Amino acid sequence: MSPGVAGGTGGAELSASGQTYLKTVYGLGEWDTEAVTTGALAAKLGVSPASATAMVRKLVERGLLDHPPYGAVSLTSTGRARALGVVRRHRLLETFLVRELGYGWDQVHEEAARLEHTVSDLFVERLDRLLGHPAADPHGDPIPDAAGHLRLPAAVRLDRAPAGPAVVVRVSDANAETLRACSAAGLLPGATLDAGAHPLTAAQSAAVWVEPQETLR
Amino acid sequence: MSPGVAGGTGGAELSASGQTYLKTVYGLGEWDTEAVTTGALAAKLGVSPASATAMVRKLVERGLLDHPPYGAVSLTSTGRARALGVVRRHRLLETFLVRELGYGWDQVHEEAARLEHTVSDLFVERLDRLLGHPAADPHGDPIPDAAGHLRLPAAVRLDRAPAGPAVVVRVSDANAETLRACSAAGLLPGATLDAGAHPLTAAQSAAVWVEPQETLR
DNA sequence: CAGGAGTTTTAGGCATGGCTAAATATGGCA
DNA sequence: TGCCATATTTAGCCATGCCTAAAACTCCTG
Ligand SMILES: [Mn+2]
Ligand SMILES: [Mn+2]
Ligand SMILES: [Mn+2]
Ligand SMILES: [Mn+2]
Repeated sequence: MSPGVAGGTGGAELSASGQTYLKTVYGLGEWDTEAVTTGALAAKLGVSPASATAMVRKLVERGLLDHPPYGAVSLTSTGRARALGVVRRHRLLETFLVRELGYGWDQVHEEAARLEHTVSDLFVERLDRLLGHPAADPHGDPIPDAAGHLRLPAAVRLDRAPAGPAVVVRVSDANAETLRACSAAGLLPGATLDAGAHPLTAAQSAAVWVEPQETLR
Repeated sequence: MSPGVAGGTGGAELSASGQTYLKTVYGLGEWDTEAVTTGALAAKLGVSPASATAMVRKLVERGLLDHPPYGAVSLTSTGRARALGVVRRHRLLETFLVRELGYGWDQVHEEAARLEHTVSDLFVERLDRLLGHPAADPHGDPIPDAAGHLRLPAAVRLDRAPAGPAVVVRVSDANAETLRACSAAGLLPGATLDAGAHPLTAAQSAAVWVEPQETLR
């Protein structure tokens, strides 16, 4: 019996685990800029450092990652394309779950993380059409188009933002508790923060990305 | 990293393969009544007889199947409940793919067979609501309710049906080619066959189940 | 009612993707 | 500049779910 993984676009079959590693390498560098090490991957994925090293080696052999020994992991251009395909699936699925199935934005991440490896290309393109080609997911993360293009808003983390008015651009969906705190505080993408005041903890405010607004003069 | 399988209702986790075996044991006995042997399972699933024997043994140990040595495989009551849960997921997913995503009825089976192991209980119940609690999938197969109840229409295979008018009740979705031949011939569930005439091959007509109509006198 | 064809189970492997424990490399600090 | 804490890789295992080949069983046929 074949494993329950849909092929995705281009290249040879890639396991669900392989897809998750690529997506995670991309995700760790999307908003923040810190070196992606095998240790960081292991921590994010909840596997041992040894397991991350082993999988990274396989993905290097397949030409999807670069990895100087003891150095930082990075995507090759084909690896980046594959990663963006997984990201596209993930974010379209999250959008579907919220808009069509009535999920809360704090309920979608895990479901999408499973489905992203299972739906076919046809499914994804039909979903995209049904949803009207959305530009961002419920958390404000941009959805790559079918060709893998996306533009990332210039934004700063709320805990490092200058005082003054700002617009919420994105909230990380990594922690459901944080998402609930944000919606309770009205901090949804598009919301305006008047003076930078909010009731979030320091850790929670590190999950919120805002675009500071020039003050009118 | 955990395997991409959603738990489903009740009992300990069951792998996607395990779920497929249970579903297949159920399916082989749903419309036809032939003994389900490890060999029949192997043939249906495209695995070796040895593999089927091994998996059946595991499912017997978990209390989901009965299997006298060299005898027929059958579902225990808890095995049947688990199987019906998988069948419910499969058929609701097929209905969704046709009704909401515009798939053809010959395109849905494989996609649903992957997704049925990945969607959560919440997803399934939301889908059921979205679709208005459908009673049958696009092929006429009944959809068990959340409690695992379903009623099977009394029907006979078209190649064994008496001459005379009949209503198409169900077409097996096992073969996409057959489904295309049936829709080309207008043999969709609910269609009326006037005198039993149709352009199907013998093998194809064995996939169609009809309810003979009493003639008016 | 014995033989044998066909079916089923057992035995022994393999690939994948995890794990722990041990070895090795790095890089900051004394 | 050398040492050591920390990070990373290597080595050796394990579980799952497949495989092929061989052994064992069933049951039809002559
Ligand atoms: Mn997400
Ligand atoms: Mn998201
Ligand atoms: Mn089907
Ligand atoms: Mn069906």
